[in-house]
Amino acid sequence: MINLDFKSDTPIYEQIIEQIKYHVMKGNLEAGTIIPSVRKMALELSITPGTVAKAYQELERQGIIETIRGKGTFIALKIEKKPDEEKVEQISKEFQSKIIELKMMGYDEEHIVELIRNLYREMS
Amino acid sequence: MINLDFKSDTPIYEQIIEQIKYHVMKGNLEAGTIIPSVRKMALELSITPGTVAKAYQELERQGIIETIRGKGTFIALKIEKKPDEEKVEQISKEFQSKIIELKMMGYDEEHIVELIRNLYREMS
Amino acid sequence: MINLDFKSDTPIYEQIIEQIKYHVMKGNLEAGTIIPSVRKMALELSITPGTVAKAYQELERQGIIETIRGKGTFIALKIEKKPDEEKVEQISKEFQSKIIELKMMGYDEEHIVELIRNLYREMS
Amino acid sequence: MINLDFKSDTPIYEQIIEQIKYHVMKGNLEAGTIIPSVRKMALELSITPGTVAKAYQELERQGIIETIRGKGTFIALKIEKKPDEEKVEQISKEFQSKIIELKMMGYDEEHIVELIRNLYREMS
DNA sequence: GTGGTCTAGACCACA
DNA sequence: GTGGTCTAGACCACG
Repeated sequence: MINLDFKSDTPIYEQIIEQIKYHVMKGNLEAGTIIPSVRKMALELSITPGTVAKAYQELERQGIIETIRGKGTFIALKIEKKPDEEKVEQISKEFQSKIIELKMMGYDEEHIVELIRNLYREMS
Repeated sequence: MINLDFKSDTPIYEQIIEQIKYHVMKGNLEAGTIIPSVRKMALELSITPGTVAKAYQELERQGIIETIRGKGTFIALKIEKKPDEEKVEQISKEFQSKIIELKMMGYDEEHIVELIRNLYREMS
Repeated sequence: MINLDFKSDTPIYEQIIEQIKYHVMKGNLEAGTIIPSVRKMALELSITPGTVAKAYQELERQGIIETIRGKGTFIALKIEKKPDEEKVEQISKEFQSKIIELKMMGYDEEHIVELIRNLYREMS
Repeated sequence: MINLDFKSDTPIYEQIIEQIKYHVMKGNLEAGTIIPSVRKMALELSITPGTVAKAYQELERQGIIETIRGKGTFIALKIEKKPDEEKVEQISKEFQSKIIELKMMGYDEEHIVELIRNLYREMS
């Protein structure tokens, strides 16, 4: 369910966060679903528990999951969709540098938009 | 001409690379133009020359600039636009995770496309 | 395993690159093998870690090694053999000037070919 | 008669040395021929006289040219062909690292020998 | 003056 | 523990 790329330069714990978010968004993980414990997940992924814990902590902070003591960790019942301007600002900056790269490789506006649309639809 | 964000988590030398690429692309820096020496740039930005050198070396490796021994560093005469599938693949992955973030904040396809278009046009 | 010539005019970090490539090619270093950490290697060679890091980074850029965050550095699983005309062109130029030197010392075609053959076989 | 590549990583003065040697070897420059003064050569090549002087000095040290005060600089009458083991040793090392590069790109012994033969014959 | 290399040491994020 | 980044300062070859 989760695929890690150890060679990638995005940290393992971020990859976990992204992929859980992805599954939540696609509906693979519905509200209330229990997710594996830190230890189980660590075993499955052959990584150290600390890394999983870090991912879960961040997911909880973002309100994506909820931990109930003695019961386990669950997908949050109501996940708020709040704009968060700061984050959009930051994402924009990151988009910008990627767009520069694409432009330097000859991509024009429509090529890029098409790429984005395809990516968006892949995950719907 | 170059603005550094020391609080950012993208390294200084990468910020330099991005911004020089940006200026080259916008036409602010034409082919053959000399760019400030490693030391001058370091002074201007209040950073150490080594950091500027690292940025310049990477830019040279990418064919954006050319250095002439004892003379200085110049914008390359012909900058190749080559597709480079691997890089597009990698950028796509990074786009994907950003799109997930935006979707979770309630952005739909058209919102995101609009954001991209604005970013693209800003740098034309 | 690695021998540095501090008197040589080829930089330390290039010597490291060359010798690791050499060992990979001879099969002394198989795919997946871990290589000494930046710090250990630096200690062994009595040089500063930064120099080793520079060598490792360049090797990674060339796809010879792969680094896994917090784990260490490994010989890449699949090392592509791609022709790269530009590089061959550059090597040819360098060969050319060396051949001139040898010719001026009286070496004829067969002498040089023999020298090359011996060098090639030494590293098989 | 002399073509400089300012972007190359081999120094200008070495390029001059190599090319003069090349012309001597091919017979374009016969023994006793006068070659341009330091200043003239510097003007022709649009470089600073110091660089030409350095090249001439080294060529004189190697016995390729001779300077006669008040007359000019000439191709030496008798150019000794002496083996010079040290130099061969050094060239071998440089060959070796180039051969490693070629091998890593898939070149086998015969490919390399063929490349060498072609280069040799080009300059005969 | 230029860039290239190296040192010695620091801080950081990641696993 | 790992590698990545940055600093401050040195020396060098080149032009």
